[in-house]
Amino acid sequence: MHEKPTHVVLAVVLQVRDGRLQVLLWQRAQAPFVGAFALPGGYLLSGETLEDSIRRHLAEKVDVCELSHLEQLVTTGDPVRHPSERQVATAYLGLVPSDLDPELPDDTDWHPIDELPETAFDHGAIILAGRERLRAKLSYANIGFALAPHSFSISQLRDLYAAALGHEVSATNLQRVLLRRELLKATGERRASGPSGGRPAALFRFRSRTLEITDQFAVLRPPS
Amino acid sequence: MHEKPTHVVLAVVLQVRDGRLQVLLWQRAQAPFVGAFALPGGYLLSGETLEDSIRRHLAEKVDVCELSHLEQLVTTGDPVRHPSERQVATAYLGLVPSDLDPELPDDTDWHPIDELPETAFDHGAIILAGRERLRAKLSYANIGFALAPHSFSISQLRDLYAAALGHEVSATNLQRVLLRRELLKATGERRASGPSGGRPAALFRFRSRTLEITDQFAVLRPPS
DNA sequence: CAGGTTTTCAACTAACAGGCGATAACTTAG
DNA sequence: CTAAGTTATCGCCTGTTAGTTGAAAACCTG
Repeated sequence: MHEKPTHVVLAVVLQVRDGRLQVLLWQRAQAPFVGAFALPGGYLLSGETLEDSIRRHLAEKVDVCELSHLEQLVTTGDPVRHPSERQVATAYLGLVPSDLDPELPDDTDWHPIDELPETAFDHGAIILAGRERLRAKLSYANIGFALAPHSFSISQLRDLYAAALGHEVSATNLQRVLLRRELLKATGERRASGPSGGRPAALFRFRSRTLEITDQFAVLRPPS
Repeated sequence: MHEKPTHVVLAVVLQVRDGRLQVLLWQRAQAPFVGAFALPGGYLLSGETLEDSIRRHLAEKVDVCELSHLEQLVTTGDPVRHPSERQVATAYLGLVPSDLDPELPDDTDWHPIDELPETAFDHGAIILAGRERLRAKLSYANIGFALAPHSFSISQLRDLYAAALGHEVSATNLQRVLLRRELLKATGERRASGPSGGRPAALFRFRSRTLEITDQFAVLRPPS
């Protein structure tokens, strides 16, 4: 006969802060994994869908309205992932625009994703899966909108991409390619120039702020 | 207090048969959904991972060695997806090369994905999600290897892509693009020409038969 | 061997990526 | 007010890639 595992939902919430990609973690105070850092989440309740559940749990940590994107990431059910009970976990990937600074509870904070502290359960692997998903989608979808403020200059956007991808990005090419693909739209406004001077940057926004696949293998497109 | 849902694993097994993309379904003989068609799968047992579990269940339907690819697709936990019990389901996407013809149990058979019979639970939506995942990955990954025989002619491959994508594909471009990306390799052999004559086709194979992301947004590649 | 069928390739056009340098538009210091 | 510094933007050039077309190659059958 089959067993009934407990089911938990988790979220890898990512934001570019201070020029680095960071993930939201809270520090455990109870066994197992006392002192280790864990992803926000919790038990699935009766009557709620998986997405409802992760939104409810996240609401205890951050304002859910600040999430610009939320998608299912991976489900892990390895019998040894939890030391005492059989547990299946469904992880989501959440993204927060870089201009927001949510209020956080005392036990919760942002951590640069390339300097993770000790993590609980299999959360370390889940975080890395989230980063890989984000990097891949930056390449073939318009998911940049979820990292960026509503309106931004090209160099701001270049810095966001560089932080998420982990390497330098050319602003010239980024602008040309995103404009040609019609993902970006000039707002007509200009940003006030910074303290160190320089030409004021034109401001852009993403034409759509919902996920769209943009980079399709031309050979495989339907004939026009 | 949280409940403990039962957990089932499912598989959307796809194959191009007779020039059409088809999915493996079995016909239910018991309530609920008597007579409706369902995805293969079953309960998660203690001590097994999700992937172990779906492989075990699939083994009752097809020879698991014939699966060229298996990846996690989606987890659904909508409280109304099952009429009597609270159930969370993790679906996998499995692919079978088009030259295999697995032995099937009596209640199990292939169904063209664009002429689905009445399906049980939320399996219809899961099947469509599987098709979308396949179509997307044909565009940015080398997943064609999982649909194709070990060795094949370009026009065979074109027909496979056309069936999976649902529209015509140019053989000339397909060959050039896949060769330039070094996904394909000529074997040097040639196929015997068919009954209606014609030039014998050169045979190719995929250089790698494990999943690789191939179509990366050039701006976002690490600088060389 | 003529005519039909299928595959393959060469050539051409158009679009795209990437790099570089010039110019524009602001700042602050003197 | 002007010069020097800073940042953003644009135009041009080069090499690469996608897509189309048409011709040639390599087989079959009658």
